[in-house]
Amino acid sequence: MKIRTRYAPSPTGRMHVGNLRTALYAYLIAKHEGGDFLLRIEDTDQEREVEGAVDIINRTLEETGLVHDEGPDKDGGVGPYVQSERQKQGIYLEYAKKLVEKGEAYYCFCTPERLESLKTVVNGEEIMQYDKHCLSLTKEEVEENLKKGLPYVIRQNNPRTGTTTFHDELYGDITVDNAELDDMVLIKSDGFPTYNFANVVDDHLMGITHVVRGNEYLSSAPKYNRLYDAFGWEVPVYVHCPLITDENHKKLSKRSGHSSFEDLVDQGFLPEAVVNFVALLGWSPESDEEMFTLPELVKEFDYHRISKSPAVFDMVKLRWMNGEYIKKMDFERFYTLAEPYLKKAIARPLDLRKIAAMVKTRIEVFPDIPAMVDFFQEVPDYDTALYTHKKMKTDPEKGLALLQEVRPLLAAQEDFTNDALFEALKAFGEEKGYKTGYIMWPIRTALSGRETTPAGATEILDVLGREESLKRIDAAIEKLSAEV
RNA sequence: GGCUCUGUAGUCAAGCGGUCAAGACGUCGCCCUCUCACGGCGAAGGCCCGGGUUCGAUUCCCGGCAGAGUCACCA
Repeated sequence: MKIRTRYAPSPTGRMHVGNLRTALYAYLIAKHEGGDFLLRIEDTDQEREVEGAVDIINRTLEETGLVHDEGPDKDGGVGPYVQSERQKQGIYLEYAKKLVEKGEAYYCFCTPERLESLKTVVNGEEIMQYDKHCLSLTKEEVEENLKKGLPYVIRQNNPRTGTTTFHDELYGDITVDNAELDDMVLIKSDGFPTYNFANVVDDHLMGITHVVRGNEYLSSAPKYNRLYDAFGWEVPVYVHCPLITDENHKKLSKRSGHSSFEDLVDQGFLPEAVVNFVALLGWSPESDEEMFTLPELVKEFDYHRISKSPAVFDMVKLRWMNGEYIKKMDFERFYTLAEPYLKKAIARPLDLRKIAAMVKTRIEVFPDIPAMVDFFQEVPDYDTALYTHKKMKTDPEKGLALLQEVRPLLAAQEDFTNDALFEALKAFGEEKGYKTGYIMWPIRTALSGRETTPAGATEILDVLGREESLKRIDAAIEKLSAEV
């Protein structure tokens, strides 16, 4: 049988990385076997719905390469693929009524106030289990309430005794007491289905074979199982993915600042690096390999190798991986992406391509660029202590002398390019008995005012050009003369 | 608090009864080097605890403990 998986987000904002990974795994499970990956929009909560969120979902899926075979924009014959549209067609109510007829669900007219009174607080958390109050209503009473137009919901009727067992591909068989199963709402008073219900109905109607979701649904899975059984439907293969947590081992929340794909893109991460990184959070390949393109993941992915324990989202490693992608990146693409950041720091008419090349192996994320190259624009105010370097055997005094010595040489240098400059300075050093570092350190300091730079002295001379370089050296000589 | 899940270095994570317990990030050291980075080499660091089962447990079982998830007319 052809595998069919789905990604079923609710349009409430940016795409959480946990959801992104779930989508990725669902995609990989399907594609590894040549199956279908569908997109279904679960917009049953009109309150939480955010304008433009569907666009974000589409854009994210496109940027990450998780292209769906069926969805709102690609009819595969089991649509519509948007739950609010399905609701309009009366699909959910129709199925809910079937359950009522079977005694597997019932109408509930309880007021919000009554429901509120059922809540208790444990450890600061409100918990609530419905007491089946409305289950005792007679058919006539229900009819009458309905006729009166009283607001109602339809609840699942779960047994109070016995146990329910369901099977998860990763976690195995899980058995719970039915007494733990709340009579969850299937149809809300506004006529919309809850996630709990719509999910089951749609997964069945759309022929989903493998349900991939986060493991926060693990505890409600038995209730979904009972729904499938009540309908007489085949239960899909469940794959509950382990949670992704923050550094405190808590479920990753919006507050962490990097919880969504778009947050990460805003911070300068590459979509392919994020996908690669997230794939490895909770899954590992057979080999030691860590760098994977999406097609490679499709080839390698075996969902049986998904781990069961939660994984901390490690920004440090993501940064490393992003840096790896940047280093491997084709220069033209790199330059296109780097240019805006270079321009943020540099307004002079310098050769930005040369500067981009300097920075390519040194950044992990594009926003690292400005702080690394801003000295090209202007030498920052610096302490002359920078001229002291033990290994180079130099200090402000020697630096001053060196700069004075080397200044006329640079002024006379015809070929002001990196290689030529290096040769000239090296020759000068050999003549004087200076080591290369002894010469380069003061020059680089004078040029940049920085302890570390993304390039050597001669490369900086090259980019700055003779005029600006001499200006900076003169300024340094002046500064040093005043202080030494 | 009930229920459920999880428990290999700071983090990700191999392992599926016998291993000097892979690998990666990070950390530290060395090399390379006109600084830094890249690259190369190396080091430190781990099987939650207690019982079993077994000739032998990181691995299987039980019990603790710890962490997490969940207990909505949110998904």
